[in-house]
Amino acid sequence: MVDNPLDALLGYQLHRAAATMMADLAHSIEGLALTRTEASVLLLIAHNPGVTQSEIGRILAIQRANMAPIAAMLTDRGLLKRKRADGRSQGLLLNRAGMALAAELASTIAAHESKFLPDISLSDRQMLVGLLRRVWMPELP
Amino acid sequence: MVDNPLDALLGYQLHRAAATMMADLAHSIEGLALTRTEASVLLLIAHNPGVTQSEIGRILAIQRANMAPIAAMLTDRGLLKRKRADGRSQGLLLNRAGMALAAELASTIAAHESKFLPDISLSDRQMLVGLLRRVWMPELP
DNA sequence: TATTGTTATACTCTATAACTATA
DNA sequence: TATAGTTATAGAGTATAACAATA
Repeated sequence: MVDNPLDALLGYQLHRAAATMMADLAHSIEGLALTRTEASVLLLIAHNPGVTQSEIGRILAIQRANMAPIAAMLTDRGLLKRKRADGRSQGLLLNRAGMALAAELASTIAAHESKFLPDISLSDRQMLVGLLRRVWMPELP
Repeated sequence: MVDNPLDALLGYQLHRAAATMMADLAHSIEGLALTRTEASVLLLIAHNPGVTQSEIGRILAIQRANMAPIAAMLTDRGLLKRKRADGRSQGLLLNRAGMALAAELASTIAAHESKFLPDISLSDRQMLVGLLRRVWMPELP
Protein backbone atom coordinates (compact mmCIF):
# COMPACT_ATOMS: atom_id res chain seq x y z
CA MET A 1 0.00 0.00 0.00
CA VAL A 2 1.30 3.41 -0.94
CA ASP A 3 1.54 6.19 1.64
CA ASN A 4 0.37 9.53 0.32
CA PRO A 5 2.05 12.23 2.44
CA LEU A 6 -0.10 14.89 0.77
CA ASP A 7 -3.32 13.43 2.10
CA ALA A 8 -3.40 15.55 5.27
CA LEU A 9 -2.72 18.83 3.46
CA LEU A 10 -5.52 21.34 3.02
CA GLY A 11 -4.03 22.50 -0.27
CA TYR A 12 -3.89 19.00 -1.71
CA GLN A 13 -7.43 18.16 -0.69
CA LEU A 14 -8.66 21.44 -2.13
CA HIS A 15 -6.87 20.69 -5.38
CA ARG A 16 -8.31 17.19 -5.71
CA ALA A 17 -11.83 18.18 -4.65
CA ALA A 18 -11.89 21.19 -6.97
CA ALA A 19 -10.47 19.20 -9.89
CA THR A 20 -13.13 16.53 -9.40
CA MET A 21 -16.00 18.99 -9.26
CA MET A 22 -14.65 21.11 -12.13
CA ALA A 23 -14.29 18.05 -14.37
CA ASP A 24 -17.83 16.96 -13.52
CA LEU A 25 -19.14 20.47 -14.16
CA ALA A 26 -17.39 20.68 -17.52
CA HIS A 27 -18.98 17.39 -18.50
CA SER A 28 -22.40 18.44 -17.16
CA ILE A 29 -22.53 21.60 -19.26
CA GLU A 30 -20.93 20.39 -22.43
CA GLY A 31 -24.37 19.88 -23.94
CA LEU A 32 -24.91 23.62 -23.56
CA ALA A 33 -21.73 24.30 -25.56
CA LEU A 34 -20.25 26.40 -22.76
CA THR A 35 -16.94 26.15 -20.99
CA ARG A 36 -16.91 26.60 -17.21
CA THR A 37 -15.55 30.11 -17.50
CA GLU A 38 -18.12 31.13 -20.10
CA ALA A 39 -20.87 29.64 -17.94
CA SER A 40 -19.76 31.63 -14.88
CA VAL A 41 -19.76 34.84 -16.91
CA LEU A 42 -23.23 34.11 -18.31
CA LEU A 43 -24.66 33.58 -14.83
CA LEU A 44 -23.07 36.73 -13.48
CA ILE A 45 -24.55 38.83 -16.28
CA ALA A 46 -27.94 37.18 -15.75
CA HIS A 47 -27.93 38.37 -12.14
CA ASN A 48 -26.35 41.76 -12.89
CA PRO A 49 -27.69 43.24 -16.12
CA GLY A 50 -25.46 46.06 -17.30
CA VAL A 51 -22.28 44.80 -15.61
CA THR A 52 -19.10 45.59 -17.56
CA GLN A 53 -16.37 43.20 -18.66
CA SER A 54 -13.86 44.66 -16.25
CA GLU A 55 -16.26 44.31 -13.33
CA ILE A 56 -16.92 40.69 -14.22
CA GLY A 57 -13.20 40.07 -14.38
CA ARG A 58 -12.62 41.58 -10.95
CA ILE A 59 -15.42 39.56 -9.35
CA LEU A 60 -14.62 36.20 -10.96
CA ALA A 61 -10.83 36.62 -11.04
CA ILE A 62 -10.63 36.59 -14.83
CA GLN A 63 -8.05 38.88 -16.43
CA ARG A 64 -9.45 41.72 -18.50
CA ALA A 65 -7.46 40.37 -21.43
CA ASN A 66 -9.16 36.99 -21.10
CA MET A 67 -12.64 38.50 -20.77
CA ALA A 68 -12.50 39.99 -24.27
CA PRO A 69 -12.74 36.75 -26.26
CA ILE A 70 -15.34 35.35 -23.84
CA ALA A 71 -17.60 38.36 -24.25
CA ALA A 72 -17.05 38.32 -28.00
CA MET A 73 -17.97 34.63 -28.18
CA LEU A 74 -21.16 35.07 -26.16
CA THR A 75 -22.09 38.05 -28.33
CA ASP A 76 -21.42 36.14 -31.54
CA ARG A 77 -23.66 33.34 -30.30
CA GLY A 78 -26.47 35.84 -29.87
CA LEU A 79 -26.68 35.43 -26.10
CA LEU A 80 -25.96 39.01 -25.04
CA LYS A 81 -25.96 42.54 -26.30
CA ARG A 82 -23.70 45.43 -25.40
CA LYS A 83 -25.02 48.80 -24.30
CA ARG A 84 -22.61 51.72 -24.27
CA ALA A 85 -22.15 52.98 -20.68
CA ASP A 86 -19.61 55.69 -21.34
CA GLY A 87 -17.11 56.14 -24.12
CA ARG A 88 -14.85 53.36 -23.00
CA SER A 89 -17.07 50.89 -21.17
CA GLN A 90 -20.19 49.00 -22.15
CA GLY A 91 -22.76 47.20 -20.01
CA LEU A 92 -23.58 43.62 -20.90
CA LEU A 93 -27.18 42.41 -21.03
CA LEU A 94 -28.59 39.00 -21.84
CA ASN A 95 -31.15 38.85 -24.59
CA ARG A 96 -33.95 36.27 -24.72
CA ALA A 97 -31.72 33.41 -25.85
CA GLY A 98 -29.16 34.28 -23.20
CA MET A 99 -31.77 34.29 -20.44
CA ALA A 100 -33.12 30.93 -21.57
CA LEU A 101 -29.64 29.44 -21.60
CA ALA A 102 -28.84 30.95 -18.19
CA ALA A 103 -31.97 29.34 -16.73
CA GLU A 104 -31.06 25.97 -18.19
CA LEU A 105 -27.52 26.42 -16.92
CA ALA A 106 -28.70 27.21 -13.40
CA SER A 107 -30.70 24.00 -13.16
CA THR A 108 -27.83 21.99 -14.65
CA ILE A 109 -25.49 23.42 -12.02
CA ALA A 110 -27.97 22.66 -9.23
CA ALA A 111 -28.08 19.02 -10.32
CA HIS A 112 -24.29 18.92 -10.51
CA GLU A 113 -23.91 20.42 -7.01
CA SER A 114 -26.31 17.92 -5.48
CA LYS A 115 -24.10 15.04 -6.58
CA PHE A 116 -21.39 15.97 -4.08
CA LEU A 117 -21.59 15.40 -0.32
CA PRO A 118 -25.25 14.33 -0.64
CA ASP A 119 -25.36 13.07 2.95
CA ILE A 120 -24.23 16.27 4.60
CA SER A 121 -26.73 18.54 6.37
CA LEU A 122 -27.54 21.92 4.89
CA SER A 123 -25.96 23.73 7.82
CA ASP A 124 -22.76 21.67 7.56
CA ARG A 125 -22.64 22.40 3.85
CA GLN A 126 -23.02 26.11 4.47
CA MET A 127 -20.31 25.97 7.11
CA LEU A 128 -18.03 24.23 4.61
CA VAL A 129 -18.76 26.85 1.95
CA GLY A 130 -18.07 29.59 4.50
CA LEU A 131 -14.72 28.07 5.46
CA LEU A 132 -13.70 27.83 1.80
CA ARG A 133 -14.62 31.47 1.30
CA ARG A 134 -12.26 32.36 4.13
CA VAL A 135 -9.41 30.58 2.38
CA TRP A 136 -9.38 33.04 -0.50
CA MET A 137 -11.07 36.03 1.25
CA PRO A 138 -9.12 35.97 4.53
CA GLU A 139 -10.11 39.53 5.43
CA LEU A 140 -13.87 38.91 5.61
CA PRO A 141 -15.80 37.47 8.62
CA MET B 1 -22.80 46.30 -5.58
CA VAL B 2 -22.60 43.24 -7.77
CA ASP B 3 -24.45 40.06 -6.82
CA ASN B 4 -22.36 36.96 -7.35
CA PRO B 5 -24.79 34.06 -7.79
CA LEU B 6 -21.89 31.60 -7.67
CA ASP B 7 -20.95 32.54 -4.13
CA ALA B 8 -23.15 29.91 -2.46
CA LEU B 9 -21.92 27.07 -4.68
CA LEU B 10 -19.55 24.46 -3.26
CA GLY B 11 -17.93 24.04 -6.66
CA TYR B 12 -17.21 27.73 -7.05
CA GLN B 13 -15.78 28.10 -3.56
CA LEU B 14 -13.61 25.04 -4.11
CA HIS B 15 -12.34 26.50 -7.35
CA ARG B 16 -11.47 29.89 -5.85
CA ALA B 17 -9.94 28.45 -2.66
CA ALA B 18 -7.88 25.89 -4.59
CA ALA B 19 -6.72 28.47 -7.13
CA THR B 20 -5.61 30.77 -4.31
CA MET B 21 -3.66 28.09 -2.46
CA MET B 22 -2.16 26.62 -5.65
CA ALA B 23 -0.93 30.05 -6.76
CA ASP B 24 0.61 30.65 -3.35
CA LEU B 25 2.22 27.22 -3.36
CA ALA B 26 3.67 27.74 -6.83
CA HIS B 27 5.20 30.99 -5.63
CA SER B 28 6.44 29.42 -2.39
CA ILE B 29 8.36 26.67 -4.17
CA GLU B 30 9.65 28.56 -7.16
CA GLY B 31 12.98 29.01 -5.39
CA LEU B 32 13.32 25.22 -5.44
CA ALA B 33 12.84 25.20 -9.23
CA LEU B 34 9.93 22.77 -8.98
CA THR B 35 6.41 23.02 -10.33
CA ARG B 36 3.57 21.93 -8.07
CA THR B 37 3.17 18.67 -9.92
CA GLU B 38 6.88 17.87 -9.79
CA ALA B 39 6.89 18.70 -6.08
CA SER B 40 4.00 16.33 -5.37
CA VAL B 41 5.78 13.53 -7.24
CA LEU B 42 9.03 14.17 -5.36
CA LEU B 43 7.28 13.95 -1.99
CA LEU B 44 5.45 10.78 -2.94
CA ILE B 45 8.68 9.07 -3.98
CA ALA B 46 10.36 10.27 -0.77
CA HIS B 47 7.70 8.46 1.26
CA ASN B 48 7.51 5.42 -1.03
CA PRO B 49 10.93 4.40 -2.32
CA GLY B 50 10.57 2.07 -5.28
CA VAL B 51 7.17 3.30 -6.39
CA THR B 52 6.63 3.18 -10.17
CA GLN B 53 5.52 5.98 -12.46
CA SER B 54 2.17 4.38 -13.12
CA GLU B 55 1.50 3.97 -9.41
CA ILE B 56 2.33 7.60 -8.78
CA GLY B 57 -0.02 8.59 -11.56
CA ARG B 58 -2.87 6.56 -10.12
CA ILE B 59 -2.41 7.99 -6.64
CA LEU B 60 -1.96 11.63 -7.62
CA ALA B 61 -4.32 11.60 -10.61
CA ILE B 62 -1.58 12.33 -13.12
CA GLN B 63 -1.90 10.66 -16.51
CA ARG B 64 0.79 8.10 -17.32
CA ALA B 65 1.60 10.17 -20.38
CA ASN B 66 2.22 13.23 -18.23
CA MET B 67 4.33 11.33 -15.72
CA ALA B 68 7.00 10.51 -18.30
CA PRO B 69 8.45 14.02 -18.77
CA ILE B 70 8.19 14.69 -15.01
CA ALA B 71 10.19 11.59 -14.12
CA ALA B 72 12.68 12.35 -16.89
CA MET B 73 13.14 15.91 -15.62
CA LEU B 74 13.71 14.80 -12.01
CA THR B 75 16.17 12.17 -13.24
CA ASP B 76 18.05 14.68 -15.41
CA ARG B 77 18.35 16.99 -12.41
CA GLY B 78 20.02 14.20 -10.48
CA LEU B 79 17.26 13.89 -7.88
CA LEU B 80 16.23 10.29 -8.44
CA LYS B 81 17.46 7.06 -9.91
CA ARG B 82 15.52 4.30 -11.61
CA LYS B 83 15.79 0.68 -10.57
CA ARG B 84 14.43 -1.96 -12.95
CA ALA B 85 11.52 -3.84 -11.30
CA ASP B 86 10.56 -6.09 -14.16
CA GLY B 87 11.07 -5.76 -17.89
CA ARG B 88 8.52 -3.03 -18.31
CA SER B 89 8.43 -1.17 -15.00
CA GLN B 90 11.04 0.55 -12.89
CA GLY B 91 10.95 1.69 -9.29
CA LEU B 92 11.91 5.27 -8.50
CA LEU B 93 14.24 6.13 -5.65
CA LEU B 94 15.52 9.46 -4.45
CA ASN B 95 19.26 9.87 -4.21
CA ARG B 96 20.96 12.15 -1.69
CA ALA B 97 20.18 15.39 -3.54
CA GLY B 98 16.56 14.31 -3.98
CA MET B 99 16.17 13.56 -0.28
CA ALA B 100 17.65 16.92 0.67
CA LEU B 101 15.31 18.72 -1.71
CA ALA B 102 12.32 16.73 -0.47
CA ALA B 103 13.11 17.75 3.11
CA GLU B 104 13.38 21.41 2.15
CA LEU B 105 10.17 21.08 0.18
CA ALA B 106 8.31 19.58 3.12
CA SER B 107 9.17 22.50 5.38
CA THR B 108 8.29 25.00 2.64
CA ILE B 109 4.90 23.36 2.24
CA ALA B 110 4.31 23.38 5.98
CA ALA B 111 4.93 27.14 6.06
CA HIS B 112 2.62 27.62 3.09
CA GLU B 113 -0.17 25.57 4.71
CA SER B 114 0.01 27.55 7.93
CA LYS B 115 -0.81 30.76 6.07
CA PHE B 116 -4.38 29.65 5.40
CA LEU B 117 -7.17 29.56 7.99
CA PRO B 118 -4.68 30.34 10.77
CA ASP B 119 -7.45 30.96 13.30
CA ILE B 120 -9.19 27.63 12.90
CA SER B 121 -8.76 24.89 15.50
CA LEU B 122 -6.84 21.76 14.60
CA SER B 123 -9.95 19.61 14.92
CA ASP B 124 -11.95 21.94 12.67
CA ARG B 125 -9.14 21.88 10.16
CA GLN B 126 -9.07 18.09 10.19
CA MET B 127 -12.83 18.01 9.77
CA LEU B 128 -12.52 20.34 6.78
CA VAL B 129 -9.81 18.17 5.23
CA GLY B 130 -11.99 15.10 5.80
CA LEU B 131 -14.98 16.69 4.10
CA LEU B 132 -12.87 17.65 1.10
CA ARG B 133 -11.59 14.11 0.86
CA ARG B 134 -15.20 12.91 0.66
CA VAL B 135 -15.84 15.22 -2.29
CA TRP B 136 -13.47 13.30 -4.54
CA MET B 137 -13.47 9.94 -2.68
CA PRO B 138 -17.22 9.57 -2.13
CA GLU B 139 -16.98 5.84 -1.44
CA LEU B 140 -14.79 6.11 1.66
CA PRO B 141 -15.96 6.85 5.24
C1' DT C 1 -2.67 59.56 -15.02
C1' DA C 2 -5.83 55.82 -14.68
C1' DT C 3 -9.25 52.82 -16.83
C1' DT C 4 -11.65 50.05 -20.63
C1' DG C 5 -11.42 47.06 -24.14
C1' DT C 6 -8.50 44.70 -27.25
C1' DT C 7 -4.75 41.77 -29.58
C1' DA C 8 -0.94 38.84 -29.32
C1' DT C 9 1.64 35.60 -26.99
C1' DA C 10 3.31 32.11 -23.78
C1' DC C 11 3.10 28.85 -20.07
C1' DT C 12 1.03 25.25 -17.04
C1' DC C 13 -1.87 21.59 -16.43
C1' DT C 14 -4.55 18.27 -18.30
C1' DA C 15 -6.48 14.88 -21.85
C1' DT C 16 -6.31 11.66 -25.72
C1' DA C 17 -4.39 8.77 -29.17
C1' DA C 18 -0.96 5.87 -30.72
C1' DC C 19 3.19 3.24 -30.44
C1' DT C 20 6.78 -0.33 -28.32
C1' DA C 21 7.96 -3.57 -25.29
C1' DT C 22 6.77 -6.72 -21.80
C1' DA C 23 3.65 -9.52 -18.72
C1' DT D 1 -5.19 -9.17 -23.42
C1' DA D 2 -3.52 -6.04 -20.22
C1' DT D 3 0.10 -3.09 -18.42
C1' DA D 4 4.40 0.23 -18.37
C1' DG D 5 6.62 3.70 -20.41
C1' DT D 6 6.93 6.95 -24.11
C1' DT D 7 5.96 10.58 -27.77
C1' DA D 8 3.12 13.85 -29.90
C1' DT D 9 -0.55 16.88 -29.78
C1' DA D 10 -4.44 19.65 -28.39
C1' DG D 11 -7.47 22.18 -25.31
C1' DA D 12 -8.65 25.06 -21.26
C1' DG D 13 -7.23 28.31 -18.14
C1' DT D 14 -4.23 31.72 -16.93
C1' DA D 15 -0.56 35.52 -17.19
C1' DT D 16 1.94 39.49 -19.14
C1' DA D 17 2.87 43.15 -22.31
C1' DA D 18 1.43 46.50 -25.26
C1' DC D 19 -1.78 49.54 -27.67
C1' DA D 20 -5.74 52.99 -28.73
C1' DA D 21 -9.51 55.41 -26.94
C1' DT D 22 -11.54 57.62 -23.18
C1' DA D 23 -12.10 59.44 -18.36
